[in-house]
Amino acid sequence: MGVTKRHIHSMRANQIADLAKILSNPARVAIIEFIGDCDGCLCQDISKKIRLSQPTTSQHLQVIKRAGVLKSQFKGKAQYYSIDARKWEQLQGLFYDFFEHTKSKMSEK
Amino acid sequence: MGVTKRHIHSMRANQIADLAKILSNPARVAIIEFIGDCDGCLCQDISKKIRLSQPTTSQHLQVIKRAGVLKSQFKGKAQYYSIDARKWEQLQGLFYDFFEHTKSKMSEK
DNA sequence: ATAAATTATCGTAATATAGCGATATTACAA
DNA sequence: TTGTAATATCGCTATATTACGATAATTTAT
Repeated sequence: MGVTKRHIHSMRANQIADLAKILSNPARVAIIEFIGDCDGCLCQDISKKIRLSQPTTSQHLQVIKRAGVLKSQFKGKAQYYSIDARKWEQLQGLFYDFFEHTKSKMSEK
Repeated sequence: MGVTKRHIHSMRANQIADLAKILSNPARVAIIEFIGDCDGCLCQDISKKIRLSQPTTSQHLQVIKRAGVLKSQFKGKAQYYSIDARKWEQLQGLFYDFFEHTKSKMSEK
């Protein structure tokens, strides 16, 4: 039936899956890496850098943005993307907790 | 054309994406959480716990196993799954580095 | 208002993923 | 070696994702 049954899982499991999905495509990982490099990137620069078309790059940017990890802002005609530091920290914390929690269970045995 | 262009990205980006994919489905997150709880789990117990069919659960287990995160071992007729602590640590390290690296770039600005 | 530059969206095609029932395989016990 | 319990795989369907060309929308400068 090919549709993920979100409702049978915990909020937390869904949340982690949603955020992991951001990083589950190498293009998006590359985009995040590149946006870190330049302070405020243009879509077309990112597109050139990661060697994917402008529409494809834009789509990936929307995926990351929808998750709240990207900020964008107009300066002149162009839209500059940057990473939302606060959200990035949150994301890291969520993953960290998950890893640590799982580890602590293992060591109890 | 719907096929991810792995070859245009760095090894690192592909590696992170591959590992993030493990966590990009809530069922797999739930499985990992549950395996942490019980010390050596049966597929059918996991299946019951996460409320997905045995075949579906088995498939998810294979996905996690292929990435090297799961160990399995026969005791009697049953196969007991557990998390490979060393691999788990590696995974955590990879994510941690990625998050920190991205953060350090942000703070340089 | 119009033009130019940039980004987003639409439409489409191909591939990937999630899920399950049916069946095959595996490992041990008798 | 036959039976039993557990897991894996097959075959299938439905949905999701990835990618791109074409086009629309947006923003600023003129």
